[in-house]
Amino acid sequence: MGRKPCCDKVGLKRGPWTIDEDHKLMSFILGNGIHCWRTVPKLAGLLRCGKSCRLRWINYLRPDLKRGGFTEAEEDQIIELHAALGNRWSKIASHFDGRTDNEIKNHWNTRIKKRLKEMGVDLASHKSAAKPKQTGNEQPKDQMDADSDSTKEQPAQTAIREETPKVTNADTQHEGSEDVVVDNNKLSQFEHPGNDDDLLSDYDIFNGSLEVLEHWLNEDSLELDGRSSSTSFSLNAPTSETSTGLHEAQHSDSVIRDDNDPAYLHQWFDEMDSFFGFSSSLDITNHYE
DNA sequence: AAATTAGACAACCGCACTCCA
DNA sequence: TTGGAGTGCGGTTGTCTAATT
Repeated sequence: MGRKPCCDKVGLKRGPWTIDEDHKLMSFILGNGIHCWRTVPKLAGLLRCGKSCRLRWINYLRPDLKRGGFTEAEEDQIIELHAALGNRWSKIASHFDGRTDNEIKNHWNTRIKKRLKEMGVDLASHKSAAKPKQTGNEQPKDQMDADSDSTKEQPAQTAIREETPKVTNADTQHEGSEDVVVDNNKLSQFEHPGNDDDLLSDYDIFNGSLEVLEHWLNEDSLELDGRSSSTSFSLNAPTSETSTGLHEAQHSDSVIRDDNDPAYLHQWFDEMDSFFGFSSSLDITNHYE
């Protein structure tokens, strides 16, 4: 007998989220926290399944998300992590601030993969193909054009590690069709990052952001200059060890971060601002057309 | 200007895993 | 120990937009 479906799909809405749905979900989570995703849509008044709500929150609404294109450094890090971890996107994402596994996976599939292929890098081994292609400077124009939207023009060598013998990790190999080869040396390095200083506290960031978010949820009109993070809002933290994205964030080793870090809050607020089009014109973006 | 194509990204699906009664 | 519930995760599909013809 099969598993019971996660939700009764009859009468549930699918497809792109509307701004109204986003508001409902955000308001609910801010007011109640997350205890059980299955109950969230019902309590929040959404005609979505819990899974869909979870995905929307994790991939799009979470205040600590970093929106925008990947930087050169991030791309390099993705390539390196992928060489070590394979298609374990959530593991890879855990090494980035404000990036989701979905985002990284999409970026890999649409940009990086293509770029590596163009550069003659074998995706299975992350090694350069037999005959070395042109260096970055000798890159044909059409290829350069193809890369022009990503800010980098870098030889594949940055991403390629030739030195260590690759060990095929059976655990990973079955994943996907790329027959990913895992370097176990790197695997341990990345699964147990040594330098905790590189990790930010997502939870701290989140708390800081929530204060601001609560502020604008409570105000009909936004007043950017008057925002302060002194309100005493706190998210009801999940009480069990069930790992929501939020809860997981608490586990990450972290540097002490100032909850009132104005730079971060400004940045996030601006992003939310432009995302929803609140501050200026209530001009809803094409996300919601 | 309209039609077609390609790229990017959001969202869904279904299996795997963990927790708990 | 077992089975159900809830959630995580990776692969895939759908949709939208920009570029091209």
